Amino acid sequence: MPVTIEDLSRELGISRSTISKALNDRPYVSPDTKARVLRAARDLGYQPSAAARNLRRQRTNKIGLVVTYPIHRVSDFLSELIPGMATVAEEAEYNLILYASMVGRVERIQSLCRSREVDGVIIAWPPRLSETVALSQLLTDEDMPHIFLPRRVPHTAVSYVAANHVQGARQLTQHLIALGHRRIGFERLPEVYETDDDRHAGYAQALREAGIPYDASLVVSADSQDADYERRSFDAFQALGEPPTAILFFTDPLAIRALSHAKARGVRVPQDLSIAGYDGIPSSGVTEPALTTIRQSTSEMGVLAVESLLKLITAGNAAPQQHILPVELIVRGSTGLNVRA
Amino acid sequence: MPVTIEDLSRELGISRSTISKALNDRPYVSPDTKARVLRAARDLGYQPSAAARNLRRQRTNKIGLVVTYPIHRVSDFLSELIPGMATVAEEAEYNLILYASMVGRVERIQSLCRSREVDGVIIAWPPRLSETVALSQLLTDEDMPHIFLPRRVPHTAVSYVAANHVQGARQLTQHLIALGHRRIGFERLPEVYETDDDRHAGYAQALREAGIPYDASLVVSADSQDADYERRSFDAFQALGEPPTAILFFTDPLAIRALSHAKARGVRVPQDLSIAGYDGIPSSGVTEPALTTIRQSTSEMGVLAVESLLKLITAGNAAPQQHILPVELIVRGSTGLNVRA
DNA sequence: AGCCTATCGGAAATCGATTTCCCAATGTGC
DNA sequence: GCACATTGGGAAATCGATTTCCGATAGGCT
Repeated sequence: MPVTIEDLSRELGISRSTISKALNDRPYVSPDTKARVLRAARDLGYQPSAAARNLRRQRTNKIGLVVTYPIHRVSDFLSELIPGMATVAEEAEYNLILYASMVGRVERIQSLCRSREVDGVIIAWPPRLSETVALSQLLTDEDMPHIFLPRRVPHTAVSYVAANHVQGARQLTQHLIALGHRRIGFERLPEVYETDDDRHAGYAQALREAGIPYDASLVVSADSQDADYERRSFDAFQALGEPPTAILFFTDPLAIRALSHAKARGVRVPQDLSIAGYDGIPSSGVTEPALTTIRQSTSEMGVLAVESLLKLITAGNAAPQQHILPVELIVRGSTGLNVRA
Repeated sequence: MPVTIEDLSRELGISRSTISKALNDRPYVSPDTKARVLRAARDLGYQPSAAARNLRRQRTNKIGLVVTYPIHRVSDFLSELIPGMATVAEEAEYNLILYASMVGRVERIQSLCRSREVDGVIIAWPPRLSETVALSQLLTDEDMPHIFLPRRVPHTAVSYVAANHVQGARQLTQHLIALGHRRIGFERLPEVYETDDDRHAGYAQALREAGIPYDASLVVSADSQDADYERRSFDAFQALGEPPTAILFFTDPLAIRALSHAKARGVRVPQDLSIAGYDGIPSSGVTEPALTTIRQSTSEMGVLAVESLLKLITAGNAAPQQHILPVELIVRGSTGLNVRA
């Protein structure tokens, strides 16, 4: 049983209200009294009860990181996301509470709001656009400041932090075009909806700008559930009448698997085939050859999301926070000149 | 302003106490009344206020993950640790609060205890042994259930979950010995104290068991701060009168850097030199050649830590929880027969 | 009939802080 | 010397739940 404000009050012969004022830097306390209170608080090791304070203040100084996607599937990103987020939050005297099992649990999110466990939430890897908009409406109705990450929510006043994937895929495709490639494959991942659309759009845009016709046989859809998918699609690409000289993969892990299939099939990278990934995960830097990829600064997005959320929390009527961060092309050994050109 | 129990009470014409009993499955409420209460609670979307409940119950159903090491230096492990921990915690209706900026902040930990923000803490990557013991004493004095991770605290009743690094390093060294290596280098990392001692002890033990004399010139100390260190130590090894035919690195990132220095120097792995890592990070599987390493199941340790902590929280007088998990040798391409033998 | 016990539900205390309200003392301006 | 504002500090209300205590009713037993 820790020391309470009542203990302090009894000890000092000063009323609770005065003690509270002294500790919270409020006026109408004489410097002398204040000093006595602070001293006694330190000596007795007094620390206000979080629960009592939260109840009275009607806020918790906690923000929720609500992961609405199977968490083990995004764990690669968590390690980049969490350190920055937690650090920034703590500088503002907030802490991060993790809600990891929120897949499809709208009613859990709702009860989270009503129980007021947190002052605001960051919805990480939210579901498809329509559900995201509905979720935002729900949170707004519950008066819960919120921000989506890493997903943009176009044509709304919903707050989000995202990366510019149209730009990223476009840049990556332009890089391949500059290397002389014209037959450029793209393996997309439809299960992530709009992100997939964006990257596909960037790819298509770059082709269009270069006057290269879009060839649907060069675009395939991956399935992260099916471990064997990669091999089949790799072979299918090679079996085309005119196989691609370069392939863009939706994300690094797919590209890394493709690297090993290439090796198994005797296809040399990048001499016979250029391979590019996306996301810039740590592993992408240590493969042989290292992957050309797009690096999105997950850490930066996390920090920005927390900062934006804190604005929404403190300024009740803050403008919606919408940030689309640029991404960065990282050219490494897995892409090279198209020697068949 | 969400619905409170008082609103329910007014709406139903039933006292708050009865409503509380009905909602918390306590006796002395007629089935009929209970049904009415549950129905109204659902209809009105009532959710008890977390703060009020915490205050009254004197517990929060939250556990703290207190990272007492610079968090960005352990982020590789966070991605493995957090998903499992959070999931297990949530199954028991607990949530995880992150405390990321706790390096050397003993007084922060103390105030965390006194404010009763959490029901228990997992101290992750705690400092050296003596400080760990002192910290445990502090937490005990504050009546805060706690468990250390991933660090063993020998000869005490302190709770911890750790991996068996003596066994790991011994196994790894035995593997190299079985491949015919006798000159086996070891690059240690003294800044992690006891973990370093353990791995070094396992290495030395394997040599002793094989009758290979311990050669101090084959053991060097790395410095994770000094980026250039790796290159120098690599060259120093090669400059020895009789250079090692195999090198054990304290952790995978060091080994991965060594791989690239080997390539830069024209040293073939594993033909000219076998290289082994430790920890089994994702990147270790995609290098060329892939790293032979020791995999410790960080995820499993996290889960076990949460489960153990929950035991300590719920059973006030539970026995100390001390778990040392076995580790697993993963043999991959970076180690091979000693052809110079 | 009288007593005892089990059940149901309400009134009030409690958790530990913050905040509001009010009173007394002091200072200020005329 | 008087009205009035300012300051310091205490009493009590408040936040929203849980828990304790107590009274009323009903049923079972001698």
